[in-house]
Amino acid sequence: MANKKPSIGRQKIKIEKIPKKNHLQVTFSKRRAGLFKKASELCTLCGVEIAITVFSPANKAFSFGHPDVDSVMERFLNQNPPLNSAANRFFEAHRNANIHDLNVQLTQVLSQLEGEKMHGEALDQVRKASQSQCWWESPVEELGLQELKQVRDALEELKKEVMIQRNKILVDYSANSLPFFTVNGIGPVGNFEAKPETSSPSTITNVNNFGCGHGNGML
Amino acid sequence: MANKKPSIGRQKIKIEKIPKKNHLQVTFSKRRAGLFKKASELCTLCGVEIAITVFSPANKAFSFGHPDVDSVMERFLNQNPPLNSAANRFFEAHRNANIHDLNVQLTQVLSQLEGEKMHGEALDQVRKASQSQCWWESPVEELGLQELKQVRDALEELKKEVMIQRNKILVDYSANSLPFFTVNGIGPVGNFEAKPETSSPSTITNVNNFGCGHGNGML
DNA sequence: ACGTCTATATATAACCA
DNA sequence: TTGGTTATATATAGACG
Repeated sequence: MANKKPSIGRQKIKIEKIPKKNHLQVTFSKRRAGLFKKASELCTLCGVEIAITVFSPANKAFSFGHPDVDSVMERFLNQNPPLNSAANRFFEAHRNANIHDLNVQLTQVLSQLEGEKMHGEALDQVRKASQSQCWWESPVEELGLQELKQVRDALEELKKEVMIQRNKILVDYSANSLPFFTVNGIGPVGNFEAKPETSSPSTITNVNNFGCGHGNGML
Repeated sequence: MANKKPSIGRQKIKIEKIPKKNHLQVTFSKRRAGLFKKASELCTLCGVEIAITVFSPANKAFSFGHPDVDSVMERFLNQNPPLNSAANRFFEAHRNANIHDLNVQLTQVLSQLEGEKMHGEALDQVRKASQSQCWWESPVEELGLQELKQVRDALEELKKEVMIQRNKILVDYSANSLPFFTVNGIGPVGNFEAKPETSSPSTITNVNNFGCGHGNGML
């Protein structure tokens, strides 16, 4: 009569890649949630900082972080330089440079040149170059002031970020000796995020476009 | 006789900061191990990439990553611009710029200006500025070509890194469709690391030096 | 600090709505 | 894809060496 088997319950599984795709997806979601919960508990119980990043089977990025992913990652990366990160090398190369002043100088140089050397033809070339999506593909002779101004603007941005970064580091150090955070005790601690990865062909296109379609760098 | 109670077994605990320090340390170690194990299983079961970073109560960094922490973090940071990361903003701002060509152009501009506008006084100022450790602190009028050349060199470096990065991403994509890893079935998948945090005064000194000793940026 | 033990709290595999 | 149920596999709190 009561031989109904409403559930066989949890079964032991071997830790190896799950073959069935939909099954895998379910397992991923549940275990990801479990992992983040564990991380959250670890944060609360021990008052530590943590960051987790996972790329789903569909290449979607999920992350958990306390206080937030970025700050923990930055902290980690700063003390653990990957040695082949553009950011770090650039950062290093510029630790002795005051970007803003360089920008000022560059602007001066440019305006001087603009007044002294800009005939009519150069201007046309600049305009033409600007219209092209891959204007930097044009011969060097056609490059102009616009591009240099882009560099200047970017440097200006970088300068600001450098200052923010510096201040952050200082704050970090002074905070290290203080109690970390006030946990409210109810609900999980930390931030969850999920960002779609543009895994459509467009990303590959973007990636390719980044280098302007050239197969290999000049390294 | 056998009324011995060898263990009270696992007790329910409230998820809130553990007050007793030594107890907290034990819990941290155990739960960290558990977390990394879960992460490892998730990797194997679902064939996904993952990175975890934890700063212990003693500010020691522990991490787990598959295939490795850095590659996963870079992948995450590239698609998830922190919005306040110097590297990413700069990266973004320049996705349309060919650094090398800009450098060439900058060099041309500089040499032109050098020939046309460089009187004797300017050169002296440049030399004086170069000798100063904090040359960028001097008035703008004293800044010169040296500094701009530093920028150019740094940009050249960045360019190289950009190419490396680009190639890496491409490799990543082509690898995505292949079986991720060959699990030997014995032992967890992934890399564990623990790095000491340089909390000595020398680091603080470095940090302070970064901004050339000035208390606050001009942001 | 780490390994072991035991009893119990949790996580979760399979199924279903 | 998400959420609930059930039976079981695991994780782990507390105590000890």
